[in-house]
Amino acid sequence: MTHPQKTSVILVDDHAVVRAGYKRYIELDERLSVVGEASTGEEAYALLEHLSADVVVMDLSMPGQGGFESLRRILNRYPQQKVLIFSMHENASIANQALRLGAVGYLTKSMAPDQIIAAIHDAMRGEKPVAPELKSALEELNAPELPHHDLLPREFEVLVMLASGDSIDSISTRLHLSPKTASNYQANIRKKLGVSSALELQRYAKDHGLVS
Amino acid sequence: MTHPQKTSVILVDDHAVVRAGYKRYIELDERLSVVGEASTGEEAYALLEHLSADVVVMDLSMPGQGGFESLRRILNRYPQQKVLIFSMHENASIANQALRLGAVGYLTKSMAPDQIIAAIHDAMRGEKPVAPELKSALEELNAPELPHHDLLPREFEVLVMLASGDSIDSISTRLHLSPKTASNYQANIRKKLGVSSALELQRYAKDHGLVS
DNA sequence: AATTTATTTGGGAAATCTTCCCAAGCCGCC
DNA sequence: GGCGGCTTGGGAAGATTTCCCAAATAAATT
Repeated sequence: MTHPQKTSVILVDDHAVVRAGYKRYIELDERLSVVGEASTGEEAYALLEHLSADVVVMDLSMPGQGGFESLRRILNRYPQQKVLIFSMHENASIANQALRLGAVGYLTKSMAPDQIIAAIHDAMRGEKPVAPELKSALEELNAPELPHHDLLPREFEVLVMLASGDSIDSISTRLHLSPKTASNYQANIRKKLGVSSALELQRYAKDHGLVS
Repeated sequence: MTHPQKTSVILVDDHAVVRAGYKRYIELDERLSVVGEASTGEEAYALLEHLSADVVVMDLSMPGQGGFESLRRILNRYPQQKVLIFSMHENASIANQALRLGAVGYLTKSMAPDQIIAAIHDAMRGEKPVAPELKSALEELNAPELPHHDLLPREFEVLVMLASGDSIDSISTRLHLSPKTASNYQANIRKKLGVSSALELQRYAKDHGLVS
């Protein structure tokens, strides 16, 4: 223990082969040490009860109801935990959701290995590392002048349901509205967003991270 | 060269970290040797001009217009090349497309490492290894009694356009049909497939690999 | 407290789209 | 020639969407 304190890392990824590759890279850095591995979000959650680590590096796309849910649960239980998402999706809206949920950073698998190492150190320093390819898209995504920012609250709610594939009827039922009203919302939403079909509306919602 | 001939492998994956992991696993097997690596489909294609290998193990999701196009081009130029797809998508319709294009097998990144090694040997033996999780879904996908198999040719054509987000009007224009006819096709398609909205129809098409 | 202002809710009426039924034209096949 | 399947679209009924508008409610401001 004459070394300065190492940064401890837990790796979460459902592909054993992939984990092995990461681990090797990470441990090439003397200041880092992988203290645990998990292959699902649930496993990672359980692991954290017995083992603490400075940083959890986690893939998002995993079996068993996904990385988002796991991220949510982990941060709910351990609000201080630094979680770095390390996903293959170079998709700003996915990154946006993860960061809103409280991830300290969002990296992509196409980043160079040494950038990833650097990002772990950045996170320890209190920064919020984000994959450079996504930076500008992320800013754009949070820009206040996007069309859907002037939807009324209720319109927004209906939008999300529409984009998830719900029909006007099921929406009106679930929201205790007349089909007429739901339909009116749809028309207003479409006009505000400038789309003209259900598919375009879904695309809009997906592109802007409103639905997965 | 007193050894029996080794099986040579080229690895194609856009993530350097991931490639490193695979390479290590593969070379744990004495009978295998990784003779080349590429990070994009284009690179792999170029590499094959200078270097031949028994098996190309390739990820599908790569930058620069994707794995499918690369697979197509490689097989067009080298029809005998054994290409094993090694994708993270446990999606039968993607696997189906790849196999139709001529890949000798479809593996997923969630398979155990030794299954992957085994699959490479299987491929050398002339078999067509497929990820076990996908086997049944693949059979289902090619079953002749799927709803969309009794669409008329024209209906099928319209289905694909609808599922890609085209409107009735743009379809009728592009196909030189009356909007009435296009609309009639839509009604027939929906009835035959048992869906009732544009989004359900798109989902059907995606699930069955009719559109990406 | 009184008055705006924004939001939620839905009706009426017209326009548009969808559905269902049906028929004519076309092509290939026995 | 006749039969069967495919393509094409009309007619009419029904459903949905759009557009306009208004009442009820909640929130914000003075």
